Amino acid sequence: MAFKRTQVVEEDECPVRIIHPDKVAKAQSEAMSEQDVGRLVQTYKALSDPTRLQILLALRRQEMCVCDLAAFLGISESAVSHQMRRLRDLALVKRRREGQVLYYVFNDHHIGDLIRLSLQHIGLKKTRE
Amino acid sequence: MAFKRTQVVEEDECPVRIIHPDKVAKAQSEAMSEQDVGRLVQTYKALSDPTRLQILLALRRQEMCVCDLAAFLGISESAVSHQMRRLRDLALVKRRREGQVLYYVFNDHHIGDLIRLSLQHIGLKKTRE
DNA sequence: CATATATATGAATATATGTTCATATAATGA
DNA sequence: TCATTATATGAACATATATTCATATATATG
Repeated sequence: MAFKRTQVVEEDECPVRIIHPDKVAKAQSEAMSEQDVGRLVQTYKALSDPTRLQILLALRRQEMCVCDLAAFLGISESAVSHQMRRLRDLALVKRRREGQVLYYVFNDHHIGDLIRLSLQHIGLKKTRE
Repeated sequence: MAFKRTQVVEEDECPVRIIHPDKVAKAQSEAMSEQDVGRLVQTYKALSDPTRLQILLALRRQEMCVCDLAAFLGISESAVSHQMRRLRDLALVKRRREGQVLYYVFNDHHIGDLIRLSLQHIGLKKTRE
């Protein structure tokens, strides 16, 4: 039986062909841990919702409380609060209490950098500034 | 009737309080267009799925075809193909045909920068390299 | 202490999205 | 041209997730 270029990895599993075993091996050897991939994914997920992204964009400029953000976005304070909890869990924002009001502020400077770079990507921002 | 610090924006809409009208106004005046927010969100969404992220991480190193990626990730080629279409629509990857095989390559250098910065963010990469 | 205000949270619901399955298209080789 | 291989795509299904509603907590004020 002559060599076939196409190979099957496991006998009775779903038939995954490997045209370039070397490339697959290289990709696997250089792959990040599942945990690290997960951490990265969480970071991007935080930014991949219009509500959260607008919140973060606004907090880049000034600290705001929940009801300010709700008014700005035109959604309920509950919805904002749910999102702030998530952003807080991801350590992207922190809050400061002043009486009854909780002011949220941008926490991680990396996220600011990330957003700035992304704005460049879609052509909304100069490389300086 | 004395001034109340809390205001209601619209009469019979959901009662959105504005504690700091100045902050809300500032946020609104500096806000990005809905369209631009959408573009940014799409970019982050592309990166916020483990499958797509791992594909992009792998393509940073070498070009790979659909079945290589399927073998690498352990999912069906169909699933990969669906994701490649999405990445292609977002102009994050491009492909090169060689006979029957389509090799996908990293397209946009901004995305590479973005990923690199994100790796720094979660502490997986030095500032150099 | 009672009331009002600002925020938080659990449950429910509606929508978005990733994968699989079946099938279609595109290129190669006999 | 027929069969094979690589990739693409539409529909269906399962899961994730964002919002709302109702309610709870926390701080301030009278």
